[in-house]
Amino acid sequence: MATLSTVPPLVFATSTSRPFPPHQTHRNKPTTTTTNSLKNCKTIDELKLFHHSLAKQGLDNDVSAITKLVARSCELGTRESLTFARKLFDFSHGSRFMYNSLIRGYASSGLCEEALLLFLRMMIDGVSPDKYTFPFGLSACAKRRAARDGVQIHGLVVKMDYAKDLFVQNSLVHFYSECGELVCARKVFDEMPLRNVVSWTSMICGYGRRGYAKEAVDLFFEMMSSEDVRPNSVTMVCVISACAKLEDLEICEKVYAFVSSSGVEVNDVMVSALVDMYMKCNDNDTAKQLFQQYGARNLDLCNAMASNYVRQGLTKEALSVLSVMMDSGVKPDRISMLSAIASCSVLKNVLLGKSCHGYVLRNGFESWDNVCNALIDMYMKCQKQETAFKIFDWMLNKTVVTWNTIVAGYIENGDVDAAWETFRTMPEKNIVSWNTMIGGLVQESLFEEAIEVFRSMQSQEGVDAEGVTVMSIASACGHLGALDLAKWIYYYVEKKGIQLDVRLGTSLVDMFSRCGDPETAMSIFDSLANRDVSAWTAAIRAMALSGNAEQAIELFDEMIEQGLKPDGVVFVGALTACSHGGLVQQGKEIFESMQKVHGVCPEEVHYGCMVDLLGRAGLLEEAMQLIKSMPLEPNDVIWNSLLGACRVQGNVEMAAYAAEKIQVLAPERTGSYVLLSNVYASAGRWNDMAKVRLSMKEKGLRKPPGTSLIQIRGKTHEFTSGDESHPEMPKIEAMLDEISELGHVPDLSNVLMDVDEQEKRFMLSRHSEKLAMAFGLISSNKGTTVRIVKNLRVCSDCHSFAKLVSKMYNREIILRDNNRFHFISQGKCSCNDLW
DNA sequence: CTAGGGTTAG
Repeated sequence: MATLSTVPPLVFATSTSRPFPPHQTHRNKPTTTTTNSLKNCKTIDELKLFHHSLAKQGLDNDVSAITKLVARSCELGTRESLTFARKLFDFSHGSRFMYNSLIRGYASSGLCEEALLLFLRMMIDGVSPDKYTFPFGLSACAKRRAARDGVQIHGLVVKMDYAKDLFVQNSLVHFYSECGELVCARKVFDEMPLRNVVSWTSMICGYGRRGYAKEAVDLFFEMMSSEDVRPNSVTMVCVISACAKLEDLEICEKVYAFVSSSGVEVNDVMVSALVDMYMKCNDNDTAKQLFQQYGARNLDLCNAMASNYVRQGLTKEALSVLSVMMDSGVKPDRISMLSAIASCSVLKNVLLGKSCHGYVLRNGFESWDNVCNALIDMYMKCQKQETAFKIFDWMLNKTVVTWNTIVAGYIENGDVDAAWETFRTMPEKNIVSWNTMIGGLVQESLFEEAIEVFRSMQSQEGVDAEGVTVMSIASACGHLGALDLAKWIYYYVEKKGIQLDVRLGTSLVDMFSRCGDPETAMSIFDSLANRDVSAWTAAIRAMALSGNAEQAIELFDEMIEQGLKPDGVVFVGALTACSHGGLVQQGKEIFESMQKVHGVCPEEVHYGCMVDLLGRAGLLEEAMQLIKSMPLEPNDVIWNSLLGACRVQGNVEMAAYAAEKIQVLAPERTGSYVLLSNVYASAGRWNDMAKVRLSMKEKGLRKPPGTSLIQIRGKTHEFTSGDESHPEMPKIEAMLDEISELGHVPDLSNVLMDVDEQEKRFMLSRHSEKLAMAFGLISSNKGTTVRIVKNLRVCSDCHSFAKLVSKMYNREIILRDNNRFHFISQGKCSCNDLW
């Protein structure tokens, strides 16, 4: 190693204890010594000492020396060095070069307002900007997205005749792209007579960063084919990051093949971008290969891997990447900590989370608001709200993300009221705030409220929804079965030009099928490109729910033909279709094929479907055999299927057996008691029925009240069994009386109360679906369809009541219960009276 | 002088 005495100028880079070797105080060679020494100044203290020595030499008024010192201070780019440079600048006669140095320093260290103010002062001072000033100024505007300032500078560029300068043009392209004005950027780009690699890179990057990944990649290939310009590593990084956003492995591989063959130098930044690209395409193997090849000691590369692992939900892998990195002696930075804290949040590992918090504090990362937000998120998700709020209160610059984190945290813990209160009072909202709140309400089954919030988002705040927003709202709408709203949502998506990708499309298919409009559901499904298994499942479910079992099975076969690998969920759809349609043979075949052909292990729910299928077809013994032969322990869902089948088939003994099993496995499940008492009632075994009722009472179980929903002119009306509070009640009662005079014979076995016959008749006539039906008849136009959604299974009396109504009033009635749809018209129901 | 990856909330 060189000693201090042999290489004097190095003294500033390595030590501040002996700032100046004695021979440099000689006045005869000031310029060379200053230039050489300045280049080696790497801290503000060294610069100040340097200035001190200039003063000693009487050189502190030397314009050339001070200019160079200012330039070097600006290059360092720290707040302190910039302040120091500014002081020197203010004391001296600012040359154009000095202005440029400072504007550049401000811009590159993020003090963009300062940069622009100085730009302005420069002109006021009568120093005209030159071809160097414009790129610096535009760069500041780009960073701050200061569109207005940038446009003014553009005007100045034209006026002062700098518009032909290549560097200025490149800066304009960059500025316009960063501000999202891609049309303007492209205009400048297109009008350039000569373009260099930076011009192309700026344009490509502009497209990529503003969400036009496809255009970015296309432009790259255009550059390759049409121009005499070769890409460099910066160009490649831009293209690679655009590919990452495309999530299209084929294009990624094409680009990677290019990288390997082009001879472009592969640097650290590029490897990070490549790893990120492969992981965004979920090709972790290739990413790991690159990781091995280029070294795990690269902090940025590890950060890219960790953050992607977190995104994929592989939190353990994320933590392991970081710990391997630490083992090799690389210290995690604040970006590493974001992944580490997020992992703790997902894993609900508050212990590790706390130690991350400690590391954050020891390294001063707590001044970064995104680190604090991650910590708040972690503590909220780990149910340490007090700690979360301590950080929240301590934070000086809370952003909208901070507030959103709190709202999401409350929702995660099921505290909708607190979430709402925070949401209502937070100082600023963005689309994520709305999505969080709406999604939370849907998650808590507060569908009406979710739709209400969605409405006020548009009407009062004028905020446009995103695909994610619509997916939540579609789910709420599907639960409510509100077809008019569903149609409006679909219209909204088209009108606002919201991209109808597979995920959104699937949720719309589901929505329409749950609203009893299978035709629209299928037309949306047909229009979808790149259908995945979930999309097919939604379509199959739509057909199954509406009683089109054959079509559902056709869809299932078509999906297999197209080479998609079925999962457990799609088998539920297919088997449900068979069950509802009475397709016993197909159902058996599909069930058999699950394991043998497709390698999908049947779960409880699939056995439940089979029990249901066999039971409905009257094959109760076979269903029982299947249960006994199960490799899994039969759960309450399976016994409930059997119980349901027993009710339909009137098998009292087996029903009692199944109900007994359920009461052991899931004592809180009220439905089984109700079903069993139904079975007894139908068989006329009133004593047994009374026993069931009594045991329910003893256990403090109550049948949840039947509730039916109906939408009339956009408003949801809710009817609860026996509830007479609806304002139109007199008219509804008159309607009910009118119908009963048409010859409806009540089936009193549906009343599970121990009351006299007259009382039973009355209670039966006040079932929620009857109230809703009567209300539907009186408040909608003749001939229109009446759509009702019920929370429980429809009772047999209401079912025959609906059939009568459909015939006598010439109305289609679409009744959705908690199990399936009943499309009722002209006295017939799509369920063939089996449900 | 101009262009670049990994960054918290749903």
